[in-house]
Amino acid sequence: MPELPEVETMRRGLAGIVGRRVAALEFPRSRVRPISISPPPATLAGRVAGRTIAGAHRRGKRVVLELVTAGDRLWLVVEPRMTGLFLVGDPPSPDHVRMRIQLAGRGALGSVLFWDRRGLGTIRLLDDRGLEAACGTAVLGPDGLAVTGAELRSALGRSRRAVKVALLDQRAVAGIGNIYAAEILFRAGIDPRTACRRLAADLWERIADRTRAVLAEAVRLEGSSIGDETYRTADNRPGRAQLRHRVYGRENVPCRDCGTPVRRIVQAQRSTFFCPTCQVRSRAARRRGLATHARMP
DNA sequence: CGTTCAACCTGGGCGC
DNA sequence: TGCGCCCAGGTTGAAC
Repeated sequence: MPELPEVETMRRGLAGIVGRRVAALEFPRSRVRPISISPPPATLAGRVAGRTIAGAHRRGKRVVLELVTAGDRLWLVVEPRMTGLFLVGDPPSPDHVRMRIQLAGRGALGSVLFWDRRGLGTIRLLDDRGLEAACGTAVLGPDGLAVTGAELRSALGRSRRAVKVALLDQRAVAGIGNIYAAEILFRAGIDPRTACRRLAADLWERIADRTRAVLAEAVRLEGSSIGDETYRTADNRPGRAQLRHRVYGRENVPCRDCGTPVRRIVQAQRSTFFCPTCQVRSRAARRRGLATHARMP
């Protein structure tokens, strides 16, 4: 589920807890298998209780809570992976509540939950060095909301990988996932199977531009809620970015721009959706496609 | 360097 | 109803 726009929406949904003190961290047990928590729950809870939440940050697709106490700072790094999310109210199912942050004192919020149905998410408590190792520039590239064409070209321009697969590489650019990779390439008019090294140099600027635009729009619309609508905002509303999807999840549906049925293929064991007419590889056809999209972005 | 596959999990949807 | 299969927003490590 959560790609950059969904995680950014989670982060914003946690703005209200910044400045509050943690009374207790709880890791409820249930019938489902526990998620990965490091250090072990009891130890983690002991280290965090009493600290103040000094910030709610995002690094790529991770939520990072800054936890301070006199002379000391720790980072709670939460990776929602496929179905994790933060909630300020009741969870869809109590069995999948993975962590409860009990807040001290009086305020609008008494607690915040991390909920994760599939349980692929992870929670880590790290010091400054650990944060650098887990979220530093060796692991995560420039943020998708700010990435430039030069950065993309430098990271991927010589790669033989298909451009769609490469855009999912978090070291190249942080935050793009399967939904938005498809949407970005549709808006750029580029065939997802194109090898990076075959892309004309100036197309990286175009991809970067569409990356920033698609992700920013999705943040504005509070992320994509699709399928079983697992994803919700922290106050339990669905996102609206799915209403703008041009290709993702639309196999055989006529392309909104040209009417050609959207195709689904598999790349690196993941579905890729694209319009075989609007997104093209050949130089001449690409010119045509770009001209089309230049008129209707 | 790059690709492929399996694994980590739960649950919804579909065909029979 | 039930069973079996396929699918899902992510990431990692092993094998080739």
